[in-house]
Amino acid sequence: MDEGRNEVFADDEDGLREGVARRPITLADVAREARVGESTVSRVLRSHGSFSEKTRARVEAAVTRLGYVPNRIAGTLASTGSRLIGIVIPSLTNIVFPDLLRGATAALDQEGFQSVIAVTDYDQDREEAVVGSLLSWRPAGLIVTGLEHNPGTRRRLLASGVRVAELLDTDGPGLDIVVGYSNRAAGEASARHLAGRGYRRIGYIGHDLSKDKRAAKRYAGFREALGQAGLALAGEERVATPSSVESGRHGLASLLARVPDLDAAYFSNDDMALGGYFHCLAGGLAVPDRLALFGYNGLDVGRLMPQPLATIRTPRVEAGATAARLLCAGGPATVVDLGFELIEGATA
Amino acid sequence: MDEGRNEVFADDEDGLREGVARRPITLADVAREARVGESTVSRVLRSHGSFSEKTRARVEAAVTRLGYVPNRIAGTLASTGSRLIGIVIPSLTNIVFPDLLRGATAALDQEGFQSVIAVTDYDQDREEAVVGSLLSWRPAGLIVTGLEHNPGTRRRLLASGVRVAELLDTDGPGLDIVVGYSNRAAGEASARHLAGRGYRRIGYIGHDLSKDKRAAKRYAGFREALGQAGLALAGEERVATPSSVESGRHGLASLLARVPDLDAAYFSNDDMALGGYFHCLAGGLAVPDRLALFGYNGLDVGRLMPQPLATIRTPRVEAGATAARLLCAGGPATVVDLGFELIEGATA
DNA sequence: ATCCACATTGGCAGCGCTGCCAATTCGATG
DNA sequence: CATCGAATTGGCAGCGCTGCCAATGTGGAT
Repeated sequence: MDEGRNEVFADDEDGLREGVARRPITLADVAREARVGESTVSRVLRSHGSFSEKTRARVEAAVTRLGYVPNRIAGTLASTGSRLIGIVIPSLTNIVFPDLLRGATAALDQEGFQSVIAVTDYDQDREEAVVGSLLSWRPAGLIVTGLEHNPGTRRRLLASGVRVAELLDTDGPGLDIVVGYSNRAAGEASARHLAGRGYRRIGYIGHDLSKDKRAAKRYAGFREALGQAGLALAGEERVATPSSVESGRHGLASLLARVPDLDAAYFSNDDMALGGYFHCLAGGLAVPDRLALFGYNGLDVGRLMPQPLATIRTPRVEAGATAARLLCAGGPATVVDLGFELIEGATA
Repeated sequence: MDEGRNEVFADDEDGLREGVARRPITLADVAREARVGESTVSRVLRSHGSFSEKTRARVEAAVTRLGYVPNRIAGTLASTGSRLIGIVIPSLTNIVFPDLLRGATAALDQEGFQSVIAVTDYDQDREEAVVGSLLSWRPAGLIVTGLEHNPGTRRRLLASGVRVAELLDTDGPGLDIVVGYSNRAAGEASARHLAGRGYRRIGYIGHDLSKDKRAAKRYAGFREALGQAGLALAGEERVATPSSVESGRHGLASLLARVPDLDAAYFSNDDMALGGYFHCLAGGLAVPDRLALFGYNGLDVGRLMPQPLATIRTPRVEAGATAARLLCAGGPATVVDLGFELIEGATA
């Protein structure tokens, strides 16, 4: 099948045999075809600088005739900045990060930027490696997740001189642009809500907090606010697996086995909480009378459960979009707190 | 805060005033620092060609001392191929495509490739535009979703001479590499399963099939196999919104309002089916006795419902990984059918 | 007719790296 | 100690484009 493949090539001027030595079409070919200078073609294609209407038409016709595709690699090298933005996320398993990507790519697309993505699996050493790798593409900016990075990553980011946006967390100092909300405050709000509703035997079901720093901040905020309400965690379960519906379901099951008289469960996110809800449904535990459930993220699925999930809605798509726009705009370093919204739901 | 930013620069040789005119560090700086030629540095950094151990150490020391980050833009322009793979997906809302991305980025990462992504929103004209945009980065390969593309997209893909992998569908002719499974056969298998279980009043709840060609193929296969079993759809509901838990829940509700005696519902995917399940739970409809549910995709969440969802598990992550590996390997055009697996579950 | 300001255009030197090729060095051998 | 092939190294011409600058054209005012 390889001979079925096909390239648009220019005839080679050094042309040996017809149809043999050929090469990809370049801007110079277009210039020749349109009978104008190379810089004129460049100006027309980028709508930059001045040129007559007649020239534009000639160039565009030549481009179409030859099927020319500009080479942005060359363009980037020749000019100062690239139109690439690197995006570093910890995971693609949790819908939260695709949401962030969605916001970012939509905004970048509008500005004519392309996104290069890299996944760290919540590993700071991998983060350092992928940041290095992304920087070698000389991106116009970098979007990373969270404020915690190892020293190597920080050094590389600062040394690169590239604009950086840190997303989904405002609890701590940022390097440049920060767009997010306070995870700590979200944890506190959740605890106050549960305490305010009269729950007293509250448990926590979470995943590995040593890697997911934002979940750890919510947990810390949650505990602190519980304390301020005169309460303490009645029990907690940390699953070793990544957060998921499955780990939420199993996590709640084993926590209840150890601490049967729990009256509320706070999950590290909605996926976990959904798993907990399924456990309750399967085991005939009345929600919220026997056990209240509280999640985090405000996923659509929570809204559509027979009893809408009590949770906190986070502006993930907006954060991605805002960060992308700020990076493109090139303003000063800032912190944008987008806040979050507590959704009362019916499970707590 | 802009003055807080920091770049690693070399002293400018044309140096006017100390600390003023500076420029980013290049390979030439490293060569000078290590007292070797530029090509030697290049060879060491790429572990390509031969050089002595002593030289390697000198170069690496110089790299560290200067904090040099190679410029892949320049490297790509100078060499033949880039280490970029473009990935075109229709959506980031449905977890299916992040799954695909996950498989692809993991495999690409291993091979030292970077992914550039673009989202089409299921719009063929946008697909054409983003393909053009991705091609301008001269990627080593392109991963696109599905086999259906408008003529402009096909022309661009073929003309570019870039390797292309089309994913998640094998029902039709491909351009180059095809990795997926038969959506049509998946629809047929679902219908045969439901018919075999004795369901007779089967309804369909789906989203916009004019844009989602793969869902349309499943639908067609489903109807055909129903016909072969002597059955016909007892009713169907097409929601205008994208597939989601919400549209599944509402879609089932309105279908049941019109066709109350349905005994089974086939959904265009698991998200929709989960919504349908929530509708049944909320309305007290016994599953599967009063109404059976069948989904598509085999998401984790379906496995963890109180009654595991009957569905078809599709190898999305594997498809992404396989396509990535084939693109990097550079073999001949092929079709890889990864198949799918029917999960009986407990809802049908 | 002359001159000037401004719009339009082309030429060409890089951007930072790689690939080719020639030069040099190193060892081992006779 | 001379000789030769292999290992190691450096020089430099591009890769395709953009940015700068000079050259040319244009129209109106003088």
